[in-house]
Amino acid sequence: MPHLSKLLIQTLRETPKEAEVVSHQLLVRGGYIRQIASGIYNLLPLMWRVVGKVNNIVREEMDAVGCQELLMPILQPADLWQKSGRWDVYGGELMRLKDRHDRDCVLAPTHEEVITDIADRELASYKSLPANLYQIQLKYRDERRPRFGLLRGREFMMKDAYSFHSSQACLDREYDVMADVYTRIFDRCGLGTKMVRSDSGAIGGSVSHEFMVLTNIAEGEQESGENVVFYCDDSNYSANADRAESILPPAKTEGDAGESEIIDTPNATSIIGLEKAHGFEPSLIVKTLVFITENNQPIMALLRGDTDVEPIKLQNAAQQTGLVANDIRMAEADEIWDLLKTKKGFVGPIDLPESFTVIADKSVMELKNFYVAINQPGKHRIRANWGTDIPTPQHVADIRLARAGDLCPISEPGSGHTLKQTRGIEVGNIFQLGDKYSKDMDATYTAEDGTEQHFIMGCYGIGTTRTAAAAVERYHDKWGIIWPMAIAPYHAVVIPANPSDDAQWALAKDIYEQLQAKGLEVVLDDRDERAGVKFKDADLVGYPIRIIAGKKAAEGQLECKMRDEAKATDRTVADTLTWAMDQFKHWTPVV
RNA sequence: CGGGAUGUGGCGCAGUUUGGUAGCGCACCUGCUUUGGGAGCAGGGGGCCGCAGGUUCGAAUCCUGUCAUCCCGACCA
Repeated sequence: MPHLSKLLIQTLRETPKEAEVVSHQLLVRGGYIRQIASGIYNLLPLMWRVVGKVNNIVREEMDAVGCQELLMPILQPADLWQKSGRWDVYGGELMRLKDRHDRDCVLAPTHEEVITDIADRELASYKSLPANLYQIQLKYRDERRPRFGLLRGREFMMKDAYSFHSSQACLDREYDVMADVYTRIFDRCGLGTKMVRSDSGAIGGSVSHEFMVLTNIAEGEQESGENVVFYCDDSNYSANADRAESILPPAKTEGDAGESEIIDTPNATSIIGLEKAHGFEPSLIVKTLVFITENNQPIMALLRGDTDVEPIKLQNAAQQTGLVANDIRMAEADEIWDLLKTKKGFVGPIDLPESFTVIADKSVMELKNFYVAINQPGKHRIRANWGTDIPTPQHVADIRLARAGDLCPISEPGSGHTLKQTRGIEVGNIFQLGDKYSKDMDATYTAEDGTEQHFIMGCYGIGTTRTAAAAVERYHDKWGIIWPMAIAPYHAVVIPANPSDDAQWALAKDIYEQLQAKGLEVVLDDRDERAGVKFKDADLVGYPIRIIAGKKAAEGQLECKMRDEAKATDRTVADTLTWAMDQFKHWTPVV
């Protein structure tokens, strides 16, 4: 029945002003989605077809390796979350509500609590292990700032899988299986992904990887990949910026190593300022930043002047020292004054109140005869050294943001392999959770020796709505979307160019019905519109195959073109049939 | 949560400075003409101007409050 005149596809000529990124703009313009509130969208029939295709690919691949699909409730009682402890630690992103009896509930952002509860009840024996259970359904996160359309909504669709094991070795095997499955899933969706090491964040656990769709940014478009990825082509190293390590070139040393002294540096409150006004070499400056934890504990971070702090790394390092630091922020100028009686720009790691935790990046510890501020406005110490002029920091960690051009951390020293930087959209991730949740919630099975053991767990997520949006982000041109065949809402569109031409009509209907009989998902643009309107809509909506019954219709010739091709080719009906089916079966992404 | 901006038919906007009861383009409906890259003409339907107070003879316009949306930052399985 797919006659376009009957389908709910309302394209817009102009972009609603709130749509900022390409995928959001094109999905709204193409009649795929409509916003109903901040971060909440209607998925119109076209979009639901696309998401359904992503979901089906996910389902097929998961089932193929023995995972079992189930469905858990979105609405959950708070007590499960209190039991795991996440009721208190999850923070504002957890969508909380009360029912009519005033009982606390949550709309689930993820399902570790419920699945662990299921495992505890249903997986009683080691004989049931390993098991991998998954579902595909909506998730809720009360993002502080939803944006980028479907890329970061408050409601989104996700495939979440959880595996249960009796040993770490068994989890390791499953983890590798899932990594393969994920690569296959995204390949089938037409999306090349990069698997990168990542920080495991609030979900806990140790080992984790993210799957990134790398985005190429066209001229004048907003950057949409939210994650920065560092990678090395030679060693195959790749990691999210919140995790990436690198080897810095050594600091530039300066000739005369005279006595350390304090000099006047008025108005020089930045690294650049110090370099310009006083000739300080940035890599020899100790950059000092003050952060505050949620419990108002001050942290002082020390970095080389030519590098930047990576907040996630700093947060992890702070937790290592025993601080409660789930939510750190930079200190305001007045807080710095209260703590150190100095101005921003002259903060230094000396004469600190007891409350301070000092964490130095590894690279700063190697500095000799460095420049450093000393909590005296308008002054810096030069040719300073640890231990003699400045107290040696309490804690040393990697808290530095890697830079493109830094040396690869796993390549042979001296190989000269450097890191490159790109942006990516995180469409999936895999975690080794270990026994974090099974211990917190006391979920156990009976082992071979009759003892009660906590499950070893893994979890594996794919944002399926985000994956669909990432595909648009990755494959589009100025006219519209260029869907990968596997997730296109329809494979082909047939357009009679002139609706009042009987020969065109007849030919269009003929090829439309034959393609449909072959199993292709086709729409017939039977609308009483001019040719230009139908062409524009076809480009915008992004059907991979376009077939036009036009001027040569009377001779039985159709114009055939793939969405990403510039020119059409004339074919007979029979040739069009084989051509279209061939394109359908052997489609490969343009990359 | 801090900073900035914007709310006027489905979408994009004008009107607000200087108060007089709402307009344009697209979309939608009808008719005619047109028919290869978002057609033309004619006619038509649709808006408590985000909401609530206030000032005023009179408020889209001025004042106060409030809500919503977006951007930057912070933050983020």
